[in-house]
Amino acid sequence: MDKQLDARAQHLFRVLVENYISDGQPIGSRTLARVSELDVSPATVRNIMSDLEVLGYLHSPHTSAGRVPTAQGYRFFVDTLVEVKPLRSSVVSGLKSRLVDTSVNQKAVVETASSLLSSLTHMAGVVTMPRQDTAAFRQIEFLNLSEQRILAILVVDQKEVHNRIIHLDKEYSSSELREAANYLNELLAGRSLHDVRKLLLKELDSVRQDMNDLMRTAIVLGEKIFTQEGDSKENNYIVDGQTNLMEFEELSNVEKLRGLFDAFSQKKQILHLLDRCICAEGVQIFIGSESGYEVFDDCSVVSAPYKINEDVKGVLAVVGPTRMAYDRVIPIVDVTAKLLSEALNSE
Amino acid sequence: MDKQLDARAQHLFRVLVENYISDGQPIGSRTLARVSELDVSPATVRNIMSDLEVLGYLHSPHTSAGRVPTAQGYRFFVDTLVEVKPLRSSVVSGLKSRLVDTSVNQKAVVETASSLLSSLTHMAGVVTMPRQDTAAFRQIEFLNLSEQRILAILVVDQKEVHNRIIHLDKEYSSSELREAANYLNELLAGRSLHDVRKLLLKELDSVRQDMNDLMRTAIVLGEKIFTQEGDSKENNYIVDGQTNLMEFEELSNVEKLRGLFDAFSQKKQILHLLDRCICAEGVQIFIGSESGYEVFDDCSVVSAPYKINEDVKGVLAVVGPTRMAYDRVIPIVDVTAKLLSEALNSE
DNA sequence: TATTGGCACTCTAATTCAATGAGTGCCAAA
DNA sequence: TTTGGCACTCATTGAATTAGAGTGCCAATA
Repeated sequence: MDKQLDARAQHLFRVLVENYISDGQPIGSRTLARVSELDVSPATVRNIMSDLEVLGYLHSPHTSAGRVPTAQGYRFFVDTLVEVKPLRSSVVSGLKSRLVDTSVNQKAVVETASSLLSSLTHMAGVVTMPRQDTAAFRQIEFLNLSEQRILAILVVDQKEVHNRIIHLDKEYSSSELREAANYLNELLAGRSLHDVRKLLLKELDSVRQDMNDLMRTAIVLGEKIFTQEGDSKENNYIVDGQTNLMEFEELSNVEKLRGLFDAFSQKKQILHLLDRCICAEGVQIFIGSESGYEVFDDCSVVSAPYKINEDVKGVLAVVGPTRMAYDRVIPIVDVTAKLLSEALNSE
Repeated sequence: MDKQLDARAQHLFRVLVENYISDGQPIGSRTLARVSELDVSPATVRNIMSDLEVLGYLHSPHTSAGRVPTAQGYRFFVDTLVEVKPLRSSVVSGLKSRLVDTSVNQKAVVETASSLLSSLTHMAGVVTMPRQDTAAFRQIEFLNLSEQRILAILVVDQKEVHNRIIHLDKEYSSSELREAANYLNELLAGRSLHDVRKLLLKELDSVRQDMNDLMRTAIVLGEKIFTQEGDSKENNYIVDGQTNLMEFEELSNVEKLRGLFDAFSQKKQILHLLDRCICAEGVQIFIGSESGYEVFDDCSVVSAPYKINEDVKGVLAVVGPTRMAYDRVIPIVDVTAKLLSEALNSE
């Protein structure tokens, strides 16, 4: 029985979902007949609702309650029925200016984006830190610490600074370190971190014989740094507005909340999920158990990737209950992703 | 009627508090008579409990419930009755090694400390980042970014790295910047950041005439950096185990939790509170409303300052319900503070 | 054939009521 | 000062009832 939904059924379903999203109460045939403005009797509506239930789009909490959308129903709704409400241009320009204002460094912009997402949607906002592996090497400096420890300071892109401490078997003089830095700076100028890593490994392997001590030292140092690199900033994200999730009754039992909050602070599951969004073109939505993670069974995740110079560098997302105002959230996520891309580009 | 409590009353009170802390149920006269092992009748116990209630140490939720300690009662308990349970030495050495293992940088150690506090106590752990103002200046480097922006990299103490972007009215060449850095490095070597700030301001004010361009540039740069300095690391702390707080029934209504979690993420109130602990000698405890912040009305905060080189540099604390096992928490906080001091010293 | 009104039925949520029992306060006796 | 006795209070529990919302099905209707 794969009867397609006729226009009337679709209309009724959409009205039902919209009403349920705004009220949170199961909708009965009587109410739906009234608010749909379709001039049909409750009995007719009941028949249609019954069909929709068979299709798996609706579900009754119990016999004498109304009906609510299932995850599958929401899926159908967002795929074919939802009418996205574009953001007012004043809101867009407000967002834009707030993002640009904070663009002193990547972390600050990302934090702002996360905070904007959460305050606009009253749900939790998540933004991953930009991937670094295609970022351009800019400069490296070494600084002698005590004994055989060296502080390496690495500048990437325009102004992102990383630092690492490396332990060595042998002491180096300040001038040796300076020369090694110079050598590396010349060798690696402008290359992407990804290339840098490859290049260093190759050099380390092959051309040992025709190198002088200095060069060899430099390569060894470089290798130590760039294999350590990439833990702290990558594989990381900024959450804001977690506590907003406590306001939703559907999540307000302590167990579920606990699970969610733990997921946010352990980061692993969330990162896996967001990684899957990174290859999507625009806005992507996981509804309920679609995410594949039990903690999100009653949640939806609306995500979009953001870019720097046309390359996808990260993902932002809003996490909230499956019963969320998709028509508002989708454009918010969409626009924020674009504005974040702009803000990061202009750095 | 300021009759002092006799030994028996104290004993009964202590047993009551201990039992209430472990069970969470109000204690009645019958139960207390039994568990106190005092060979007195429930009626006698009732008389004594009545006295304790008049003194403000106990309180009945309602007529036919038992009694529970008031905030004032807990205060008396921790001040004069509690018998602290020292940590087993195996636990101490475990803590120690975990702290030392992560001492790659201050932030990592502080995060570990916070995580240890929360996992040992099953409550929330908070550790402030170390104050920087008495830390020693070590080295500064400048790096030209686009146009009139300069990246300043500041190394403090052994290996803490800060960086700031400064905007200038005029462009400088790389060699000018290098010389300016050299000049500042010499001028400021080994001084505390606090002194550095004072020194730069004085220089900027007074000795303008006998300076060459280079020196003036250097001072201006330095001044810009060090007045910006001190926002991100100071006035900051690391929380761990927030979600543990959801397990306690006394906090498990969503409103209270929300208030607490918001307080943690806004940081302001918590920082004020912890600032007040920084001057205490050892462990300090705020019970219920003693903290002065409404969100903590049902919480207690057990805190202790930690030191680097004999100077107090920050505070760590455990936040949990007023009904907490003070006899276990106090030594945990105490010992962790000492071990954190050690770990930070050995860096 | 699709729609409709009618009707019996189901299930939840709210309300009431009584019983239970833990605990108190007070008094008079030891 | 301590104790046993006793009347009293009050939250908690469970059972029973009611009200109301909504469904499913059937027969009549257009």
